[in-house]
Amino acid sequence: MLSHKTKYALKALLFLAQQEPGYIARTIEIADTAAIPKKFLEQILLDLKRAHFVGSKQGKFGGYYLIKSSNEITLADIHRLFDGAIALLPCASLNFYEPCSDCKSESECALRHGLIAIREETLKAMQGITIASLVKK
Amino acid sequence: MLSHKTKYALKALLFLAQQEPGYIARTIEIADTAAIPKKFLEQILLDLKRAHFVGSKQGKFGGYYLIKSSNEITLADIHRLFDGAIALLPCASLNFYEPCSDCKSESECALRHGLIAIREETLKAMQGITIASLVKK
DNA sequence: TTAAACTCTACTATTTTTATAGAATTAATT
DNA sequence: AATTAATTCTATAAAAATAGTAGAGTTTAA
Repeated sequence: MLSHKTKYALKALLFLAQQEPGYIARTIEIADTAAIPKKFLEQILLDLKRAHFVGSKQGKFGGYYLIKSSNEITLADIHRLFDGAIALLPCASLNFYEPCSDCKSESECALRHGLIAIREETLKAMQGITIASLVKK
Repeated sequence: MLSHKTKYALKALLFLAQQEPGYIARTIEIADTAAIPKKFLEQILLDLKRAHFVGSKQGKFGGYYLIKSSNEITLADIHRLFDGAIALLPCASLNFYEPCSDCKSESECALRHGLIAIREETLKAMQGITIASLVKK
């Protein structure tokens, strides 16, 4: 399941993608429209900024705007940023790989191969969902 | 990501699937082999029993054994039992459906349709992974 | 009767998630 | 220069979920 953080991030990006090009949206505006606690959203937007999905303008009349094309931002990207690995176990992950601590002797984790197959399918599906594709619906 | 509980359940089922037909495995035996805390495993086996994946024999020389064929126990089944929904949000779930509290007015959750597509793909993949298929590796 | 196992409920500790608070900084306007 | 309105940053707190433990009770075989 997605955390609230990831869900909020997607909703915020969705909001930004629906604005006129050049429009700068204030946090409070996004928060109200998308029903996200404002202070929580501040952190999320900051994270999205540090990950170069959005840009910001400080000071009066400041706010946030997309800096990546909405069809280049995938569900997989946002999931990884806030919820981490797509894979079901660290030993099956591409970006968050860690060996299993409890699966040493049994000729590699018995689950690993199956979980890698799942990750491949899920990742493919999640890379197919973009902010742009969600706006179209 | 899978919880430890789900991972342990899969490892326990894997162990049971690898025993001779009719063999009754003690909890401590499974715990030691699969590196699972014994008291934690007790709860898990009890849950697996209540969900009719395994059977048990009480008393001395008692233990657990599979009552479902290992190719009829899928990753999706075990995930749902311990970690709940396969879908990324409750509003996109088949078995754990709940409407989004924060997506009332905006003509249904903007995320929903995309997340249903993900769930369909992931579920298909997870139903393809069975305890039997994991044993074969 | 004893030993060895599962059964059951309650509890605790830890970690993660979900926020909230408030001061600092930046920039536009008056 | 002062004011206003916004982002930025760090710390903290509250709540929920996860992971694990304890111990008494029940069942069965020998």
